[in-house]
Amino acid sequence: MTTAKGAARRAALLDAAEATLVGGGHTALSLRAVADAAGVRLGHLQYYFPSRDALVAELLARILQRSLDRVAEAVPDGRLDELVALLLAQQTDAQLVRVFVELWALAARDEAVAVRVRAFYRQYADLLTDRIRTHAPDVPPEEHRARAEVFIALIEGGSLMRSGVAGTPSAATDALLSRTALGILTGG
Amino acid sequence: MTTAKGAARRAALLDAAEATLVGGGHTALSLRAVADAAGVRLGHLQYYFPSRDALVAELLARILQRSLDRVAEAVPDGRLDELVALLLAQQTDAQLVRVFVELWALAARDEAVAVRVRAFYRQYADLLTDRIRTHAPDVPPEEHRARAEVFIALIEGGSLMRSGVAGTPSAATDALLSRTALGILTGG
DNA sequence: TGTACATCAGTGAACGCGCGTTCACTGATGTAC
DNA sequence: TGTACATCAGTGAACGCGCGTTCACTGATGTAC
Repeated sequence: MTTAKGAARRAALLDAAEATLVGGGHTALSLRAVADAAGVRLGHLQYYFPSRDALVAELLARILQRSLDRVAEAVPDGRLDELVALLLAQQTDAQLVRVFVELWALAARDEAVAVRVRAFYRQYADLLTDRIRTHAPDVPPEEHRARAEVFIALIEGGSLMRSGVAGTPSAATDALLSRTALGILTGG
Repeated sequence: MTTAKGAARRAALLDAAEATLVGGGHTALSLRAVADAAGVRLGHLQYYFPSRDALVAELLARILQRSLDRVAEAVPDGRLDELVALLLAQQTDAQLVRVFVELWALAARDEAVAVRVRAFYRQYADLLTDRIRTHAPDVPPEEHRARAEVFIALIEGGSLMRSGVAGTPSAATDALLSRTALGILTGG
């Protein structure tokens, strides 16, 4: 399980699982579909992930960690308007938006998933809160956090409107979205 | 099919379907579960809805129409801050939030559902656009629409953060969310 | 260097279950004459 | 008012299918001596 080959197989199986999730939603995430996508037999997938729950849990952890890394990469550097532009640019990946919509749906009904999803957003807000505090140290601490959470709400809601799930992209809306997001960060 | 009894049965079956969707998500929305919830036999459910798709389509239409009615009721009256308060208050119904998260997930993978969901948000934005135009007739028309769409993004993202799906409620965040939403409407 | 053995990697078949769909059927209700 | 018949409302059993899980199995790789 800890050999290099084992670790690589494990990662490849998770890649296949993620591709399946993105392609067909979480109802399509069957063990047979994942095994097919990975080019292994069902029984062998079970060798690495003894149950579907084990596979989903590990997939969830990997997706959230990667997303957090991506946010952590964008947040500390540069000016705030560049931060907004970076976060919004990341959202143009329709597949990533799909993954998150699936995660929200899973979290809405599975409390174990919800705990992990909320932990992700808490860390996301932590990163933003620090950044906001640096920019405006003179406002009360709960205001820093409130700005971070409202910012995230706007960005995540924006992903729905911009991705084709709940709306279609529009330049005027994108521009106002950017300005509003920046305004939330700076308290404007 | 058009008798009073038939229409009442139909509505009762859709009630059962919606309760099942809210309770267990769209994976739990099986015809057997709906029939059980409604207290009828599987075969009889099929008498009213010849396929699962037919049931889901009608359920979707009913949910979106009802939500639109609710928005239409809140939008035209009173001051803009009352409008914001009303829309945010509607979101405290955790079950309603769940239904919408399920709809987003369905829309993310089923284009037929996505078309209906986008149509709902377009009408939602139409109502808001009119209201914004009345309040600020002197700004360009595409700005009206952009404000409506960014407002919806904030409100829908806020529902995720406030409902336990992606965050937990906080008074400071709620207050800033209200202020920001109002600012988007008024162009503040 | 060679052998024995444990562990790792991977296969294949079978299981019970819930699913959507089909269909023949019965009883209740309305309608035409 | 009574009868015949069509339609509406509702039942029950069976179908094939994909699902997660179990398990006995084989071959490859590492390790101890």
